[in-house]
Amino acid sequence: MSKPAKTPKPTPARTTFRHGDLHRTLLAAGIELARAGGPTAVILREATRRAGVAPNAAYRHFSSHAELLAAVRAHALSQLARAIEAEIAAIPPRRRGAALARAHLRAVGIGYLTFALHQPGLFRTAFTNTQPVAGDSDKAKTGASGLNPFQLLGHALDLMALHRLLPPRRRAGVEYLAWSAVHGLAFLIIDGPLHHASPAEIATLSERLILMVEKGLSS
Amino acid sequence: MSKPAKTPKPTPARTTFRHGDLHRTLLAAGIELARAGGPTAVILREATRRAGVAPNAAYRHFSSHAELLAAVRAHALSQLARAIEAEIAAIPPRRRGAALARAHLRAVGIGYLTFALHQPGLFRTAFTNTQPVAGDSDKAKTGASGLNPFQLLGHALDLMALHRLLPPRRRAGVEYLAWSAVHGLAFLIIDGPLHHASPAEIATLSERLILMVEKGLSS
DNA sequence: CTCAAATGTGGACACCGTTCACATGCAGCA
DNA sequence: TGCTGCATGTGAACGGTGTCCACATTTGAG
Repeated sequence: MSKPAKTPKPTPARTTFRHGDLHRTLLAAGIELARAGGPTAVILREATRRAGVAPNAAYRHFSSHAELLAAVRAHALSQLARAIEAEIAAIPPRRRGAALARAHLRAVGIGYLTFALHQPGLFRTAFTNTQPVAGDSDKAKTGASGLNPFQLLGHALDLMALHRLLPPRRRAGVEYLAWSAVHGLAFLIIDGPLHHASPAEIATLSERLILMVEKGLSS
Repeated sequence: MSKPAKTPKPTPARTTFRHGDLHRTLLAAGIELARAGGPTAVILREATRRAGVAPNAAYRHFSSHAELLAAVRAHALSQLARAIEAEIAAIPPRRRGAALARAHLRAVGIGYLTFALHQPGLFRTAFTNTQPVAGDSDKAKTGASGLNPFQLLGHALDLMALHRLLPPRRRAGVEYLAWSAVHGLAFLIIDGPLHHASPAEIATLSERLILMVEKGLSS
């Protein structure tokens, strides 16, 4: 009702020839597609359709379908980072020292798994096979803190090493071990045998997994 | 040179109207495509092309592209099971008791990771999002032992519990924790930041990961 | 030998990503 | 103010994909 219903098409259709902000609109449509159906559901033509524009118009803003998907993926990674940050922010403020370090690591894992559970489409899109994330400083992939999910994990592990909860000698490469465990469980929950597990079962397994990592790293 | 070159087409082209064993031929072509390019490379039309047959012929043997892909996936899982079995078979025969149990668990993990590293296309195809594998007794997905990869892991964990290397009280659900860790690392190696890591680095991380799981589970 | 079922073919459809030539509106400069 | 160049959107088309339909051929059972 906000715009004059000049044409009764699905998208009200702009009255101007120019769209105004097609780049953002296409990205938003792509994100919505990814949210609903994962990376393979990000269809360029469907995005243009939702934007009320001809298919080719997309090529003025993204050089290819892959580039649109990459932009959607960056957004998904950013959302994941924010989910982790939210969990970190929820740590009881009285925690200090080693207890804080452990709570931090747990928050990263729980935030990661929670996001995977509640936004499976975006999560799968975030890890659709493309370029590495680790040393990537692309701002579009970070949360409010300016860190991407991998860097948030690294920070949590730094805290662990600082409080001798993991041997500083073996600090190197540990993010890969911790990430493996958490990412693997996320996969099992989304696409694997845990797909039909209850939220309670998933929560229990998540906690057990994080304890396994904690204990397994403290050698 | 083996067949009379009646038509100089890429595939020598059969002389009979009937193909003989198109089902197997299409499956083999699909497997080859998956090996080379992962699940998205399994193109139905390309498989028929390689079989020297019209696209529609495939529909006499597979009801859809998804069904062909599922058959390829089953084969990939079977190959994975065999890779694990090979690693188990290579355990020094003098190992007994707890040492055998630990070697068994390690063999499952190493077999899994080795397969992922050497057959990334098939590995990704094996875990392209579809139905669960855990309680699946489909023979096409098993190795020579008749067990699928998940069941092989379960067996290794049974041995661990038997020798008190993991508390029998907490045996339930432990396959998910162990699998998470190993599968997650496989992902990082294939599609993630470890994609360009050297074989030596990967081997080191693999061993460290398995030690983490072993220690983390022994609580 | 007949005939129905199994198997492969040809043609078509809708959908996808992508490209080319063209139309249009805006912005900056005269 | 008016003109002009450029960015932006359009239309038609191409090759590729999965899939369906009607048809042709071969095979095997009675």
